[in-house]
Amino acid sequence: MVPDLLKRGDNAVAPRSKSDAGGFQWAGGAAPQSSFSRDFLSGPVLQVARDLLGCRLVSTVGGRRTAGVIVEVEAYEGPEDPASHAATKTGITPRNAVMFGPAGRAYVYRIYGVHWCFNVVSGAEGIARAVLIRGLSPLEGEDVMGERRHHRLPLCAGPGRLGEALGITGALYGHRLDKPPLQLLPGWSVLESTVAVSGRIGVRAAADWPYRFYVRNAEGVSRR
DNA sequence: GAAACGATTATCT
DNA sequence: GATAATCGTTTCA
Repeated sequence: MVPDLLKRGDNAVAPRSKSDAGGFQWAGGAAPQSSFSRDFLSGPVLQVARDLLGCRLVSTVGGRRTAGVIVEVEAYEGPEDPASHAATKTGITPRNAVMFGPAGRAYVYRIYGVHWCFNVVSGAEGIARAVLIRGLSPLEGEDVMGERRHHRLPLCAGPGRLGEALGITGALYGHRLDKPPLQLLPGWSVLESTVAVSGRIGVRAAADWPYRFYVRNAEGVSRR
């Protein structure tokens, strides 16, 4: 349940800019909320993942503003999920520790020694759950994103690209997502009919679990 | 202390 | 479609 979001029209594609509503409207016609209620991110991770679709992610890393609408996510459970970084024999490790903490923090990790991937920690304290943010539809700062991406496209489709475009690094490990330089904010609600589900990408274990959610036909989705 | 490998991407054929 | 890049984390000896 996305808090206090308004219904949008039939258009499943996120707007190109704040001013271009294109079938979307802000809740109540007023300014968007400044933060989420705590309950939102503490629920079942599959529900949280699905409801993160349409939310905004705003980065002001390095004093440069970039933002986008979340259009692709993957849910990861704790020890019972063999694909999760929390599914280790040793339990809590320095890398996955933040996943066991309170919801609403950033779990950032390096993949293949090259890319930074960003997750929103979900679940109650002591229970490791997280949602990998895999795709954004850019809203603001496309010029900055392009610069960081060395003018390669797409800007934000795929977790590594997204991280690079928003300037996300390990420095944001454990960061609270209710304040700069990286904020998770309400956005648009996404109709159920426009949400697609699939197995998670790039995982070997539990590859068939239907834990990936994305907005059909939206810019910023890494794979159909 | 060593070794394997990964929630990926870009570039090549 | 195949593979290199590139390194921190985890696991095992």
